Amino acid sequence: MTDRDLTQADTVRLAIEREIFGGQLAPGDALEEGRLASRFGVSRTPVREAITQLAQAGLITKRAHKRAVVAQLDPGTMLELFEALAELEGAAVFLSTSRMSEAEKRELKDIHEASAKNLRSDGDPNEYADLGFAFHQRLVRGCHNTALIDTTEWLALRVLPYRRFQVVAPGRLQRNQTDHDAIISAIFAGDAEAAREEIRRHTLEQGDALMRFIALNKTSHADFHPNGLIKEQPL
Amino acid sequence: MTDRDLTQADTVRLAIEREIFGGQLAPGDALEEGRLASRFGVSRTPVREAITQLAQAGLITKRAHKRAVVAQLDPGTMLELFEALAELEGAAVFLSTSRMSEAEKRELKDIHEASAKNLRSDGDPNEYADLGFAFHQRLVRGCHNTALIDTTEWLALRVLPYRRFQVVAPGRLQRNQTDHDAIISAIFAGDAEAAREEIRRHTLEQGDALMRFIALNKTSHADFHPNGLIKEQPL
DNA sequence: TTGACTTAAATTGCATACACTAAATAAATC
DNA sequence: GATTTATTTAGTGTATGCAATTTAAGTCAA
Repeated sequence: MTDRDLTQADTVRLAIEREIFGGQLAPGDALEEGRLASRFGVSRTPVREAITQLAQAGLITKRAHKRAVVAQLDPGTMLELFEALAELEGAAVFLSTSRMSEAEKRELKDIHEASAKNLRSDGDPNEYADLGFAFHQRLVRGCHNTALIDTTEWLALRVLPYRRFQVVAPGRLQRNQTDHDAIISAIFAGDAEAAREEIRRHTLEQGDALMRFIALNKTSHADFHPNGLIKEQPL
Repeated sequence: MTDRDLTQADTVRLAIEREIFGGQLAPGDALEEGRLASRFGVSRTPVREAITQLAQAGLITKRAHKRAVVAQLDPGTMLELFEALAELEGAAVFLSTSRMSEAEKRELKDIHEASAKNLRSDGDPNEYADLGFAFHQRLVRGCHNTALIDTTEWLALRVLPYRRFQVVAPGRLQRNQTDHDAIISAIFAGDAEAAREEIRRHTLEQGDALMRFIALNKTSHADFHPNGLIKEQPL
């Protein structure tokens, strides 16, 4: 779609995307075309185009004659999303097991070991989260099927705005690491079915934890917002 | 996104969609904003919006300052798409096996039997194709996970423009029916893993057949176009 | 004829203006 | 005072015009 030649609509879209992922725009926040236009120093036309694209991507919801709002996921939808994601990741990893090159497996293991090291030395939780993200990404990309990769990552994107509410309770971190361990083992053993099951359960549990946390700690979204990452909070 | 209140952009988008699925617009065809605008009796603005949405959905490709064209899939991409679709359908059916209600199973069986009847009596191939489509749809929707259903159907949509090149050679039809038979059996036996494998292989083969057919019968897309459904052509 | 180069036409990206919708506020009726 | 009906207002949807860019059509040399 974008081909080196960034149009203004693209620029605006990327900016809004960043603000959503970064938390400056939280789920439920309204996006008003006029304000965004003047904020970015462009007319409403490219802003509208950006919003249309983001709506199509599922990151914001839009109804005729009403303001667009950052997509807000109720617990039920969120659970469904994670279940679907678990299935997709499972499918991808099933293929990855037989398709990853030695170099890719090596890289995966490196990331995993960096995570372990971070965990042992009580390192930066943000770094651990990033490593976890990278782990999942390599795992999925190992299937070498662009359509499947894109679809999976597209789905993962939709829950990304909620990632900042991630619980990083010590117990969960260790559990996370153990899960990754099992996945790695299955892959290196060439057991595709086991690898699928491991990541399926893993992602499902991740979603479950996140959902329970959100459902527990809020009545409305305003409780989180504005800003301030919630971290190291026990479940 | 659209909420009973159809905006002009929506109308145009739906119209273009129909023309793509119907074959009036074939993969590779250029979409020119001005012409479409006057054709639909609106200004370029809603047409642009429609095109943006379709581009995001993957049905058309668009690069800055260049004309939008109906998405054209090379054999490699097409194969990947079908592989991904096979995995998604597999995942959905895996869940459907334990989640479909008795009524849903009954409906599935009804569709299957209608297909068999059509096949035995040498009925309308178009009707058979529609029944096949319905079969897959019910199968996927049985998982009761909106996110997974939407994702799967969204992927299926991308290969739909090529469905008109579907080979309906007698041999394949029978094979198709046998496959569906196996899927039904697995579901009624409650064997989720078997059901997954059956539909996985089934969809994969479908894609393979379609791809080989296209790769065989054409050098460029212009060979098909304009119009005229290709049917009953032996592979 | 073929190829590069130049120019003209077509087409996209964006800004602006206006129309229409829906919600918010004020006025009016009971 | 509560409820309904005007009226205002904020905000989206669409049309149109213009500048930038691409596509095509010519033009000319090899």
